[in-house]
Amino acid sequence: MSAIEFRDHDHAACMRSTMQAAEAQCTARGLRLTPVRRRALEILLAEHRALGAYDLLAHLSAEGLGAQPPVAYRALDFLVKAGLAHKIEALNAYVGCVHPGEDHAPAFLICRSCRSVAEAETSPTKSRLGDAARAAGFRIERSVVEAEGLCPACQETGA
Amino acid sequence: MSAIEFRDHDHAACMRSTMQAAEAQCTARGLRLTPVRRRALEILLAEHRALGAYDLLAHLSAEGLGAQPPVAYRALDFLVKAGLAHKIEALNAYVGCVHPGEDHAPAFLICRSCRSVAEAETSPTKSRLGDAARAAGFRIERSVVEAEGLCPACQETGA
DNA sequence: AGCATCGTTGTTATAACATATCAATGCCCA
DNA sequence: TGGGCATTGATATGTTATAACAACGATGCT
Repeated sequence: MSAIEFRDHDHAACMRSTMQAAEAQCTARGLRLTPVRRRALEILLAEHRALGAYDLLAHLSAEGLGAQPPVAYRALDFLVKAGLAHKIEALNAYVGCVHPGEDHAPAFLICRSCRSVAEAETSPTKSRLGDAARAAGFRIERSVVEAEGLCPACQETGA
Repeated sequence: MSAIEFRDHDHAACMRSTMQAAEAQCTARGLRLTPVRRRALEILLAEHRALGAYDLLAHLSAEGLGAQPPVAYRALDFLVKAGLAHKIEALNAYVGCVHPGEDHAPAFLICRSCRSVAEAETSPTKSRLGDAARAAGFRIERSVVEAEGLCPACQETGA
């Protein structure tokens, strides 16, 4: 791991509070944060960067939590549907959500060198794309906004 | 195929002019639009929707233009690098560019039902994401902006 | 308690997407 | 005319993702 949300922060506290928020979400909505799912989320959050499904699977199986691809994909599906994690389409990889609960149209800044990911907000309807959609009569259901580049740390090290 | 750039238009003329623009681009920049590459672009443009690499390969091999995955991927790499086609990350699929040459930060409206794709323009630096990037000291190199939903035609047919 | 239901997990197999590698060909130009 | 380089052909493999079905387990009902 390297850049963390692109700057240092109290990562342990960050994880704790995010996990608490995630649990609150699940309780409130009647979702079951089972051991595999909980651990998957912890692993994603511990990294603060995009992890492939098979990377996640490696972590899980090292802990005896399942050894086959569906284990990882099912956990990821659950987390993504619950808004506790996001898929980074440009990398075919997954990242834990640092502010679960809030209704989300996330946008991402993705470092191509260390794969760290920072999350921002968008409002697809207010962008030029939203204008184009309205003009065309297109109904937007989901938006993917991802910017790839170099995070501050990787710019310095000349990655 | 169904919705075409989300409305009817003279598709044959559209393809002809786009192919001419593509050729002009290649000539001007010293790129070689070989038979496989040219045909790949024609196939993408003929559809006006996202086509998987293996879908493209099926078309190509039906015409005796190569039977192995690298044939399709190499043609697609060339077209994407030359700005003559784009990859739709959310679908792992490819679409012909309808206005090659212009310097591109494309954004897409993608119908999840018929996979038709309309192309718009963005300016990543002027969006809220651009603001977030500047604030974080992040250097954007490439942006992916894709909106999934239903095109007008598929809304009507209740897809 | 008995038992039906439904979501979750375990497991096997396979589908879909993508690339590494190396040999052969053909184009351009010195 | 032959050296260099981009392109193509072909084999193999790597990576990402899902289908399908059996087994387990919590919940709720009577």
